[in-house]
Amino acid sequence: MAATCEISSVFSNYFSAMYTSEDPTLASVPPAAAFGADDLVLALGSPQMPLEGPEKASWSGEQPQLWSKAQVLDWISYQVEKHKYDASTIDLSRCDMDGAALCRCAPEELRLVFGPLGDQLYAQLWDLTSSFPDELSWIMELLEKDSMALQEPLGPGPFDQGSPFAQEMLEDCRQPSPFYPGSFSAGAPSPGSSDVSTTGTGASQSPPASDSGGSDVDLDATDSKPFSGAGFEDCKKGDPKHGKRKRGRPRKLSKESRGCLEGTKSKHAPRGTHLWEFIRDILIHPELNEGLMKWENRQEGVFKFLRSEAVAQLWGQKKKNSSMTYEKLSRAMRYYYKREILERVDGRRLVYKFGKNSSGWQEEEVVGRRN
DNA sequence: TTCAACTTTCCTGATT
DNA sequence: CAATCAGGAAAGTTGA
Repeated sequence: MAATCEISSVFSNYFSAMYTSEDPTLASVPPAAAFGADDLVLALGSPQMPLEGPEKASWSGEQPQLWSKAQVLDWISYQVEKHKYDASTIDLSRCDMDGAALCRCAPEELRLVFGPLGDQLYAQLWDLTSSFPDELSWIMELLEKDSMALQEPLGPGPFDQGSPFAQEMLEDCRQPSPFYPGSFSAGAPSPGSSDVSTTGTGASQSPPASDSGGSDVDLDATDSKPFSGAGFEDCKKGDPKHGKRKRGRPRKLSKESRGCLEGTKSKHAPRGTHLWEFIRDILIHPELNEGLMKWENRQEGVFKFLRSEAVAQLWGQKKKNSSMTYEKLSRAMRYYYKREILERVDGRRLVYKFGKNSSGWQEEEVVGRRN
């Protein structure tokens, strides 16, 4: 049963990480344990720069959740070095944690331990975890093993706490569901690619099993705008309100400046995740988005943003774009009107409706795909 | 390298 | 007044 509880807590932590900011108490503070501060000092003394040189850092190429304490240290020291942060201000005793514990930390916790660097760490960590296509798969693997070994229903765990979706979620997990790791939104036929023909060919999108699916699985702590830290803000944009600027989208920051936003990850985030699919996936997985959006009329495909900025942040995370806002997201949404992927819902704020060129959101489709 | 599709960014103005 | 909506314009990203 211990394993069961552990897995339940893994889930719990995963979800608390998703919505951390909402309730910071959900995530546990990493153990302040008897840890040799010297270790960190040592590590800090010789930070590994994974992106440079032939030698890779111990942590690079491995999922953060699986990092050992040493790898966590390596990573922290790398970040400290990278951001020229004064390590002496860090509470070293609280750095004694493995990757799993690190991943469970809420932004505020990281801020508590690492000060302003906490936001950077959180962002980087998110980047790293989301760069692995199957970030839930490790949980699923555990689940699979667990259920095989125990052959008994999961007992009441943290996951049980008032989440009406827990059971459904677990059931889903046991099936080769298209919604879960590896093939998330790919489960849907991606009309954006084949059905949508109003503009152009509509070809070449959403290859099955591509990153596209990541959508919901990528959900993470956002509600409270996890990347709103001042330092991060500085990093992501300059000073936009300095007089008039030329119309249109300005050039992006140089690779160097972007370095502060990105950790190790492949450059080519495969195309495939379209905004509307992302939205749809959130909607059809209430267990993953509780409180972000809701159906106003499921039959008609009418939905509403409850926490517009949070959704925008999620989308931004998905696209590795921390400066995404609801305003920008909504602009993209409005472009869908022309293509009839979405339909206007006049007079209602934050309300949209799926159009005839969208699919995969109808209940029958969803149910069909789950079976 | 080029192109098309799609998204992002910024802007102005209107509406809620 | 702030948030949101609308939509033009132009540039960035990505896969083919």
